[in-house]
Amino acid sequence: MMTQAIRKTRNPEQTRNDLLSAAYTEILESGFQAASLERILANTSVSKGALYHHFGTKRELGLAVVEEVIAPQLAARWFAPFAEHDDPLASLQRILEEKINTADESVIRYGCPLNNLIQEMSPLDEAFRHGLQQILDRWVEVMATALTEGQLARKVRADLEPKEAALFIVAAIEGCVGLGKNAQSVEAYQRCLRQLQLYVQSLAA
Amino acid sequence: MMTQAIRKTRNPEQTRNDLLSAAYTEILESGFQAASLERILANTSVSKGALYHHFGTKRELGLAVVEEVIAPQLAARWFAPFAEHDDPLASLQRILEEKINTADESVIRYGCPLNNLIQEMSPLDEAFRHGLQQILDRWVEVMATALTEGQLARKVRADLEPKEAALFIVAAIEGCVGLGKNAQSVEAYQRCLRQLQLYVQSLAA
DNA sequence: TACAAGATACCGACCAATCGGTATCTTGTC
DNA sequence: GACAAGATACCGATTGGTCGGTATCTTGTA
Repeated sequence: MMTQAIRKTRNPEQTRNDLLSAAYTEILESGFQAASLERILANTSVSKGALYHHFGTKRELGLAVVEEVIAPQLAARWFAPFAEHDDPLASLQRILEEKINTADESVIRYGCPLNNLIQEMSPLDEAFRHGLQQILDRWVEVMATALTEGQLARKVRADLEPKEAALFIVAAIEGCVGLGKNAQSVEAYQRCLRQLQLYVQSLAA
Repeated sequence: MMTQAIRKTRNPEQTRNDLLSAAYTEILESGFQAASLERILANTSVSKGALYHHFGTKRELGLAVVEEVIAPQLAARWFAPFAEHDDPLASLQRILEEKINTADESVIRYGCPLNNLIQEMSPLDEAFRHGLQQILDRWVEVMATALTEGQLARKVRADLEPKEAALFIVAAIEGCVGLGKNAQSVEAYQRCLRQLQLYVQSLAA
């Protein structure tokens, strides 16, 4: 009956990516439950019909954001750098140093997307919890493996239990981001990470 | 026109407390934004009129929960134990040991109410952020003071910077709770806190 | 001491707005 | 022509909040 707002050329892949990207932002800013599909659509000029063509429910969209946006992002920023050298503590120090120096405004304002969703969704939705846990597991595993190799190279204290220490380091990182976020203070974030650096230093052989 | 459902004796103080208590539970389970006033009322058999007599808005109710429920609860569980002895590290070890041994089901399931609200609300509402920050500030201050006194008593390493270390310890605690919550695993929570204990141990003079 | 007047506490029907989701249609592409 | 992709009108449910009224408690005054 009426002329439709037109997307002259179709590009389903791009449409899907646009939705994922806008949903990621909306979820980061508002949380998942308070994330509004209407706002996501308004920010993408994608229609509701298109959204529900690509994703069956809001929940599916959220899970896709976890697996296809958040997971790769964290992997690139935190996991990948470990693969480079045989000295995991040096790698970790370098990563932390970089986080301290380039303390992102977005990190201070909105915190870590992974941690945000953990606190909000893990008690409410098992699928979310599982998706998030997979990311955590990989993170801990990458770090533990690196620590073990560091022990073989005599660069990490032999009495250290890699898996336990890795778990703690991940916890500490998320804690630092959380405190910096509530203080809305780059400095608090940096000070907190500096203490983590001192801890990491103490793990050297 | 119709006879009202009766509260035989008036008790405004109790009504207010009932509301705070039910709101605390609802917020812990669902987060603030997703917390439903209807559900809170259903759990208290308090009327909507009564609610809006005591609290101007949902937001005010939430802020009251932060200041009047969460703050005292954390103070009792984490701050108070420090006042007892002159050896802050021993106090902290004892507190952590107790947390490990009595790992509450509620903590594993719903996490730390302070941390939950930080992640959800601090970017969205300045008043929330401020209320939560006051709790964090007090927590860090109590711990830093204890560490300083521990240094005077030669029980804590002299080169330690109390405020920095206290900030980090609080971050680590919240991180441990967060990881345990997503893993839905008492063990993960305990393992994480054990590593924190090792760190605390390393601060001894 | 009695009692009127006013303040406080509480009730529950109702409201507009927003929510996620559906149904039906058109349009682009192979 | 078949079917995927996209558009839009619409739905019931739920949301936080309002409002006119009522019940009870406190207080000033004679």
